[in-house]
Amino acid sequence: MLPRSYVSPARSAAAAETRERVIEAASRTLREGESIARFSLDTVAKAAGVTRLTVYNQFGSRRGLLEAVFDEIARHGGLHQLADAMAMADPRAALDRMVEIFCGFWSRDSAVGRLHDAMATDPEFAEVLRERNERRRHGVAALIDRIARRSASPQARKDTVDLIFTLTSYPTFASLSAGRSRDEVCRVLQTACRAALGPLIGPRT
Amino acid sequence: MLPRSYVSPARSAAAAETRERVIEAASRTLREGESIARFSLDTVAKAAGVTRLTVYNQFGSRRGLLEAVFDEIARHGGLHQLADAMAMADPRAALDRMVEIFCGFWSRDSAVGRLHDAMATDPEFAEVLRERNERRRHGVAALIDRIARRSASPQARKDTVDLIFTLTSYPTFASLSAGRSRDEVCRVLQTACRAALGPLIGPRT
DNA sequence: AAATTAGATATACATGATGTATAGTCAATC
DNA sequence: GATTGACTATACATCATGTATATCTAATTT
Repeated sequence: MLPRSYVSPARSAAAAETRERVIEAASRTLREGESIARFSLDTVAKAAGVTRLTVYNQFGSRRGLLEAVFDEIARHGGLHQLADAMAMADPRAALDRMVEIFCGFWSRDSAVGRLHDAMATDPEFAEVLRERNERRRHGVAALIDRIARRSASPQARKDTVDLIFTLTSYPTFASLSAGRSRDEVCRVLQTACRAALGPLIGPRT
Repeated sequence: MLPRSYVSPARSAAAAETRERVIEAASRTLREGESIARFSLDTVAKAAGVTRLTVYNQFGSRRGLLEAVFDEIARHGGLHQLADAMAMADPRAALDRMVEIFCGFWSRDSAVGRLHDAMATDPEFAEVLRERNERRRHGVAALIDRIARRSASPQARKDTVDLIFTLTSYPTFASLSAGRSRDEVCRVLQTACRAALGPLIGPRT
């Protein structure tokens, strides 16, 4: 006999709410813990007031939870401002703005650092985060194409794109954050990115 | 009664040899495994033909073994060439050479990548590796002091030091290594480091 | 030659993590 | 009132680090 099934507004709303609660507890645990090693589903479940199995029901696995946390952070991380930045008339100003936006993103929620740590132990999760980052590379490439003079070789363009991609990555931000505020790091990186453009805009004018 | 104790040439030689064998097996396991997660003392012990407890006797802990592996890699990594580089008359040529030496170091043994991954899960091991890296920062600072014009502010010097320190780090090398040979990465980084000097050598000449 | 010692082994155990399986609870929906 | 979906309770399998204890063996010392 066919099982009768139904969608329940109240139930799915409640489920969505517990899901949110678990994600919130997970990112809080990531923020407060001093290492990704301490991040266990048991801790998260207790912090969220649910059972460990509920976490599995909602996210399938530890990795699923981490991905959900990253997506949540990305949703509120201010990356939507990139569209405006890319639309700026001056591509160099757009690059400055892009650096600024990513500095804001990397610093907004310290959980992103722990999520990058998780890349080390979970290759598949690392792949997911890498794909997310590729969007940034495409954005950089688009700007570089507008900035580079026409005679710039494809190789020089690619080198510059990859270099600026690396300069705007989380590890670079974290490395420069020792003893610097977010804005100071931003300044350093903007200067570095402008300097990195050198080979593309020809001999010094 | 006093326990009589002695040092045994044959014994300690044999112990040193097993120690070497375990380190070799460990770095091989790190190289071949696709993630630090797969790196277990059980695997290493079997690969070395000893018991897991022998590893504990020799290295005390997983972390101790990882530190020993890093030290072994550092010993054969060519970093001794840094002394010659630092002694070069032209500090900019010395910087180029320094970048070259570190590109060689990061690429010589792929186990170094896995060791950096281990930083994510083991804070104390991360601290050990950070201390090792601080020597590089001091080296960079010494060169920058020779390169910077006298009017360069302390802050500008510090920014440049930290930036070049980051550019010569393993994460940066790894990021640029996708689709590039060691020498190509080296070229890109040398160019980037020279460009990063810009603010220190005054307005464009 | 006999006793002792250092290094390695054998075996067992405690702890904590991920992930799976099964049965049960309770409120929302049909 | 029967059924269904989300969550719970409990148990289990597996694998990792790390500790404890007793044993074995070959190198030294007396």
